[in-house]
Amino acid sequence: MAGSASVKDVARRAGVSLGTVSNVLNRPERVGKETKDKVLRAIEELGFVRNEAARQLRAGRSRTIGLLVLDVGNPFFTDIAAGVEEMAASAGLSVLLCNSAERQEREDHYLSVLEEQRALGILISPVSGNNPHLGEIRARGMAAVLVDHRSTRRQCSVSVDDVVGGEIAVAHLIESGYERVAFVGGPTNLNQVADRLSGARKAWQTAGRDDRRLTVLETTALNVAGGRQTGERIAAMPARRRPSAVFCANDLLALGVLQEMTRQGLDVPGDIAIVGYDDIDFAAAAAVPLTSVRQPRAQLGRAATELLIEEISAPETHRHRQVVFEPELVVRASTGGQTSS
Amino acid sequence: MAGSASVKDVARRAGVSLGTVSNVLNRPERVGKETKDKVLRAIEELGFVRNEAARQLRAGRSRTIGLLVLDVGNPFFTDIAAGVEEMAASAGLSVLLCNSAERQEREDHYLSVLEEQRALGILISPVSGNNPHLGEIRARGMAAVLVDHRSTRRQCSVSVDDVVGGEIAVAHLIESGYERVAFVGGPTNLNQVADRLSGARKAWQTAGRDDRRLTVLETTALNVAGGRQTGERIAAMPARRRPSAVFCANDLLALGVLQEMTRQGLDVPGDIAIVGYDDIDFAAAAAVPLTSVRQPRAQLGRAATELLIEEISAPETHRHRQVVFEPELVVRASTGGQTSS
DNA sequence: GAGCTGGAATGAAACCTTTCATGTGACGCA
DNA sequence: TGCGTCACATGAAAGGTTTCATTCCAGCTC
Repeated sequence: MAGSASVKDVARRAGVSLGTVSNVLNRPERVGKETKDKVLRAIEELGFVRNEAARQLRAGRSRTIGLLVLDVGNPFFTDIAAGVEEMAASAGLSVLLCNSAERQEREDHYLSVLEEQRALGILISPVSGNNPHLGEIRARGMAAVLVDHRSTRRQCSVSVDDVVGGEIAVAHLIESGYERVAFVGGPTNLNQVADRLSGARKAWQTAGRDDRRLTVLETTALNVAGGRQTGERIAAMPARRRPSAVFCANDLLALGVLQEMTRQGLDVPGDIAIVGYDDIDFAAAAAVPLTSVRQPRAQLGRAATELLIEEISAPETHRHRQVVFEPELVVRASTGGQTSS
Repeated sequence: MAGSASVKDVARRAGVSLGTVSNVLNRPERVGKETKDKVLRAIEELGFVRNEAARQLRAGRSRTIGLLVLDVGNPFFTDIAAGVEEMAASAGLSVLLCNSAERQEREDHYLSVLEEQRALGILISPVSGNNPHLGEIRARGMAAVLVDHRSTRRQCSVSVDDVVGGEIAVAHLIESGYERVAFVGGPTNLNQVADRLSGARKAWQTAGRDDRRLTVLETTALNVAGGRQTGERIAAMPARRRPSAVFCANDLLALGVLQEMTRQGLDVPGDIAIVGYDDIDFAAAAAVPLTSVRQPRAQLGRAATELLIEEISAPETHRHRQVVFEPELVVRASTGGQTSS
């Protein structure tokens, strides 16, 4: 009723000691059957609910890890979150999902919250390459793994090789015979964007093409709206200078571009081909299914969680590792491929 | 360094008492400037971080509310979450985002976790209409507000009138001259699905049409895959019996149907018109922009949070309310409307 | 110089759980 | 009968923060 019964109340009601109640809760095998039943009945009657704060205080640490992502609205990250949850649950840990919304101040806020909560560790896809606040927290002994962002030796990270990703995307466009290609993405200070562009350049050069002929259309954000704006710019170009294919830094951008192309009466891939990145479910579900660079999202989440758990359980012997997955090109209709899921 | 400096350590280092350190932290105006500086310096040097568990234990409650949604992968819910976060942040509260993934066992698990954490209150879009576990928790004094699910008098809820939503969707199809209409949605035990269908029926009858002529195509889940399967069924129908328009219970279904239609070479809206529900961003971003029933998602989140905060801060005088928003039809190309955002 | 005032600092108590060294009693065996 | 063993049960201590009644002290007034 009161929502405030404590072990003490339970003990009194059951006519046993405090410690016995605790034993029933945590080591039931050490308690006699009769006593156990009495205690369980008392718990039931009083509506006793364990106070996690007191438990944690006593234990000195929580059973929680934090997952701090750039954008919960992006299916890419919710898919990662699914992998994290799965792995964490099997280790008996809870996940605290936090959204920095790509803002440094929010990232810092949540880092503080997680540290005050005595989270066991933190999985973070950082807003910027080098957050001093994160450095401090790690220096105080907090385990942390970077997600979707490659780190230096001094820290664990799990990422996908974005340079290779950019490379296979543009190589595919070149092989398919597209001559005028544009890269769509930004802001360019994001690692993901920079690497994918540099991979694109690499493929371009490998094909012996003039670097200056790879147009870059910069966006302000990696979302659908940014893609639509870019789509307008493309549509406004004179047809003979318009790229015949674009490679977008993520699927949200690609979907925005696709929408705008269709709206302007341009055919995809007839007038312009599109390659996205991430291969979120909406990419395959688009009316013109998107060719995209698939990242193993759930696996990314699982691997990161595994590393984190390793660092947590054996901080002494733990050696930081940088896991890098290989991306995979999925060809669909938006570059003239067969429709497939 | 140790990540384990306590107020006691800080007090010793600064040469003051425990209580003074606490005052610096919580009521700095009551502390002399000189003392305050000493304490702050000690905090800095030791890397002291407040232990939230101890704080909470002492306070008896946390500064956290739980948000338990059906599917974090659905943008509809992440948009609600954005509204909740905004409102909660302005009240100085943190939000714990939990994903039941439409599974009752996970919902129950998170409810227990939230109660043990002594969350201030819970916002929940429930898996089923009547969860006894939630009832128990509420009986013990936990504040709770249902989200996207209308409740009875005994509880607060924030929802959108799904009957009206279904009505305006189908009325629009009738007015636009579509004769053979199908409803796509399921499982039908979900409130949302049942209400939207009943609204659809209402509009159908109002137009004087035979109730039996409104086909119902049931799905097993409200996602893109379910939509695609339904799309296959539709495409397999003989053209003369095929509906000329479908009303889908949510946008994910609608996007799935749309994709399949295009893949099968059917024109939208020429061969078949589509209306979705929720108006998530991907609806407008689809290659054939979707006509959809817009729900005020962020506002839903804000309103629910407001109600919850009210219930938390004045549990005695609080009277449960059922807030119901009106949905709004957004006409786009998928039913022959002008393309718009 | 005694007494008073108010701002500033103090430290013990309380919050609730878990752990662990200790206590109790029953039972079997010599 | 006495002793050892075993299975349970006990209760005090610890963990870090906040609160609040108390104490302290410098400065002021009469």
